[in-house]
Amino acid sequence: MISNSAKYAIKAVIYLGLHSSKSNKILTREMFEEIQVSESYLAKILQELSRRGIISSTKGRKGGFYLSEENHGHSLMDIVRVVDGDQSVDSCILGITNCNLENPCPLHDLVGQGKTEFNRTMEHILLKDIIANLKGKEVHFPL
Amino acid sequence: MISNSAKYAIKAVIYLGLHSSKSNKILTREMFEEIQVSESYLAKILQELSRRGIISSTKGRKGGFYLSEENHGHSLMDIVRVVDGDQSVDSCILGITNCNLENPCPLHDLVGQGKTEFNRTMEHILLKDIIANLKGKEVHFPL
DNA sequence: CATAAAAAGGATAAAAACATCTTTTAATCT
DNA sequence: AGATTAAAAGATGTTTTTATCCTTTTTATG
Repeated sequence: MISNSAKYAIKAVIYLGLHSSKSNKILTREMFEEIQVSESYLAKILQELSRRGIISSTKGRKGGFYLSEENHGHSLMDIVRVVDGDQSVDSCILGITNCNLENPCPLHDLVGQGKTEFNRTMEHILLKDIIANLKGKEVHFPL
Repeated sequence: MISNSAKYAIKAVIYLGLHSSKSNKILTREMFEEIQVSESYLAKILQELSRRGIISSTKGRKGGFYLSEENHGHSLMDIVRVVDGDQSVDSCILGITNCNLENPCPLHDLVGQGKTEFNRTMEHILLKDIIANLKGKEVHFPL
């Protein structure tokens, strides 16, 4: 469905959404256990997310990672695209290059729709929605 | 979504469904180009599919692979489970071990449903349906 | 029965994904 | 300015997936 790395990424972004702000940055070392991934690997993933504008960060003292207001507008799909690549999302279920409406693969009509719907769901779920939804509840960590 | 191996497997099974029968077996060497995978790797995958009862085969002269009547009743999901393992299908979108209705992960309600639906689609699509659906049309190979 | 044909099985290699460690750069504080 | 802290970047190692090759077993047929 999505790679391990993308799962870590989603968990981390949710964590930041719940616990960070511009004035309250979070260190990798503070979150890796909750995400259930090693500190160094999480650092790599956060780096990439930051470089690609999904999350924000500052170096040095008082530095760390956080979600800006702007960052809250991203969807789950945005995260998956950054971590796993567009290819992984857009490719046909059978991996056929030129599979489309005019030239559909044998499964296009049968499965393609289900896949498209799943993608659409992932696109419609914004971080702010997830955060808002979780703020009330008790969150079932470790994620 | 599903692994490359599972994609090859699905393509190969569809190919067998269209071109083989108990009295007309197909050799790996006859199909690997259509599937766009090497002969040896396809052989490995067919071996496993046969061992697990998704397709049928006989050794020796006049041998080869084919779909028996019984084999036609399998679903796409059966193939994925054989090739990628049950884990890959059943695990939570975030890979959380004990994610379920009582103890849902933050995305369970939002995404889980979409995933479940996708799985259900894959379970409901039987090989015989795909084959019947394709027999009329001109198939867009190479798959 | 010998031989050829074909799947099955085992061992190995290459590539990709996953993970860690070390060095560099930038921000902050004294 | 200098020391310290933390992310960024780079280099390296490990594991899993993907792929290939070679040998063995099984079967049909002349």
